[in-house]
Amino acid sequence: MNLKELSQNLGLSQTTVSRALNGYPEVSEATRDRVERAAKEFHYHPSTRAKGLATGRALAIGHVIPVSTKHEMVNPVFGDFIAGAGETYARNGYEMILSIVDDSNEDQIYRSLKSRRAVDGVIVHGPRIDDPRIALLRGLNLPFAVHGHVTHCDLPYTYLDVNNLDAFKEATDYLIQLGHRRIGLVNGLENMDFAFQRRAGYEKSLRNHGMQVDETIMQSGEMTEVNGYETAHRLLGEPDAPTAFLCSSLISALGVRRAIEGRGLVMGQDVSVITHDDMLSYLQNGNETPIFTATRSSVRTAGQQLAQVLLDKIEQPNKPPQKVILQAEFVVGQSTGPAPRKEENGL
Amino acid sequence: MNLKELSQNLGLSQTTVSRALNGYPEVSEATRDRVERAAKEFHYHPSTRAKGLATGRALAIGHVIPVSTKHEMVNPVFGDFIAGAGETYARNGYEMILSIVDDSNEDQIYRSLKSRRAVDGVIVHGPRIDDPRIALLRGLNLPFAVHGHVTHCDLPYTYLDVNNLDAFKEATDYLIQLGHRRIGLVNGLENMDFAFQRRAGYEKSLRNHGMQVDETIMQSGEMTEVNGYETAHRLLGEPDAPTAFLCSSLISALGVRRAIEGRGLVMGQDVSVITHDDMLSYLQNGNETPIFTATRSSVRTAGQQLAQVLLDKIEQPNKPPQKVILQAEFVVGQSTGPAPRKEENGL
DNA sequence: ATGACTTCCCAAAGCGCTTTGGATTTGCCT
DNA sequence: AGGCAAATCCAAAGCGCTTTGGGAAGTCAT
Repeated sequence: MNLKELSQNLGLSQTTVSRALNGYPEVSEATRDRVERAAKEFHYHPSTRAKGLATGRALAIGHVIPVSTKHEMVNPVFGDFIAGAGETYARNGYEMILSIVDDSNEDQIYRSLKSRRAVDGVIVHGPRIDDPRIALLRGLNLPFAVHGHVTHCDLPYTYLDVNNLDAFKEATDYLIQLGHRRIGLVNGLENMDFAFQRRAGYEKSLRNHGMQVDETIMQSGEMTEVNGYETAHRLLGEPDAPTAFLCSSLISALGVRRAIEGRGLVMGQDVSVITHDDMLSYLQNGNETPIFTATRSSVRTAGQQLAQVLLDKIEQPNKPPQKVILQAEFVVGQSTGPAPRKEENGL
Repeated sequence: MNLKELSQNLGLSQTTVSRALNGYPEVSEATRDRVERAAKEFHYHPSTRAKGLATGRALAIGHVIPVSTKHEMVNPVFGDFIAGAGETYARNGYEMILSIVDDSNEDQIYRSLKSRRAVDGVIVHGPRIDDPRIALLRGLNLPFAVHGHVTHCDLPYTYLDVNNLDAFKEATDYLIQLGHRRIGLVNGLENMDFAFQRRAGYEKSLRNHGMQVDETIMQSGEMTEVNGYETAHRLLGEPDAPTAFLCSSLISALGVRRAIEGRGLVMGQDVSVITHDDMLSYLQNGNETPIFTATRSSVRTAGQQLAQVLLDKIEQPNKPPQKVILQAEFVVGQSTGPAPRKEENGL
């Protein structure tokens, strides 16, 4: 069923039917009613492609997901983010187009999306500290919004980010208040902006308290369980072992916990752990009472919000870029406690 | 830059340019060369929408992701699957369109995708044992392929599935051979087809060995860490506690391990664990030597393959439905060992 | 040279929609 | 009754591409 058939069926012109369905005022309520009824009856939906051609708008947003060729990693955060964004799109009649692309030819994808007029805008995932995509997209004149932000970039652009620096500074402050002096950092890859910022927050807190930054108890890598385990296991075996860990991901925190328990220690007593928690639906941090003390911020909500910000931007291209910064919530769980006095630590 | 401009630029007709770019033989190699060079130079890409309108093909595949309203869960498997499928689409010039939809009005989405001609086909995610979508999609005459399959459905349709029954039967056999007689099952929601099949495999093995199926040591629920923990913790506290667990997900297996260790027991000695492992990129089961003994099958590879199967189906709609069944690999890790003799078990 | 093929290219129609610029009808006032 | 604005509706153009149905050169045997 297409417009032509529908209008013939109704004995009206295509113009009138189109106007009736799109809420234009030049059509009487009676006919509008009649048209809408018929459209529903025949399950009529206008062809996306024809509509797009005619209006010049794609009614679609592109998400370009870089899958690093080296690590073959899909960011676990991605599913929940997409779910959030998808809700916003559905509410606004937009479609979501996903492009999986290895990071080697990212800009090709953006260029192509633009010149094929496949999308009205894009969401940029996983920004790195010196990400070239900001400049690229501004150059292409393709509306975009970034999930996260780019430290080494002074250009104005629309983004939504968690205040990662504050979050990790606060977490470190908390551990220091508990008496911890050796705090290990199990971070993500520090060319990723979020990880860079978290490290900065961690270091800032240390310095504020007049403490040394010790590279030997800081690790930066993929945020896997195994990686969390290995890092913590190794550090806990060393002479001046950390009494606390700060993790960038609940998944690596699970590994850290395993290492702690593997050494016969008790998390929350012998060794404290704080993790960032993206509140992924399938990886909840306990139920009522959190297992891990955490800095938390829902990535799903972030998806909802950022999608909305981008749609606004597309509606009103001339407004200045919107910048949303979310403050992570700090929740105390069972994984933290006062630093053990030296002789108590069995190592 | 559009076709018209490009062709004017070259002093050729749109027809010729179009043909040159689409590899038709009616154009001399010399002009084809000239055209291709110019297209590259001007970053010309044909408009997706116009092309779609003209050809009647969308060059896009829809993925409809149900996010249950009740649980607000996004299947963790989803990211890796999409990454796999995306690779196939990219290679074949297809786009991926994602629709997030709460399961209450799923069929609306499929109808709409069809009548808007937004996609050439769809991938069905998360099939349930009596999933009505097979019948719906066949009725709509929209090509589709299912990730998983639908037990209670005799209609022919295209799908790719892991042989979940065999996998869990084999895993149970293995535990029984090790002397385990009380084997707990920590399963997914059993209205989901994969969980239903795994339970069936588990029960089949028990029955083959003349053992009783005991509902009290079987659990079906969301596959979260917390859920794994609580189930295992509870069961391990009961009189005739299981000496082994079978888990449907690495995530719940992590919870099971926590429960085991929380009771002062050693996984692989006091209590054995086997889990299914989807080989998610961010949740690897150890490195060289697996941590968990597991039935494993890469969901990413599944994505690649199923996407290809669907594209084939679209190319040749009249071929009979293709059915791909993958056999899970059984890998022995450190989480299994001989059943402890009664008096050794500290409970 | 003539005709018959090729080879290479083109004009125009059509895909399904929106939108411009009227045309027609109706209602109301004088 | 005449006139005018408001209320309805419509024909046709246009969005950027593909594809049909030729047409104009070029090639070759006769």
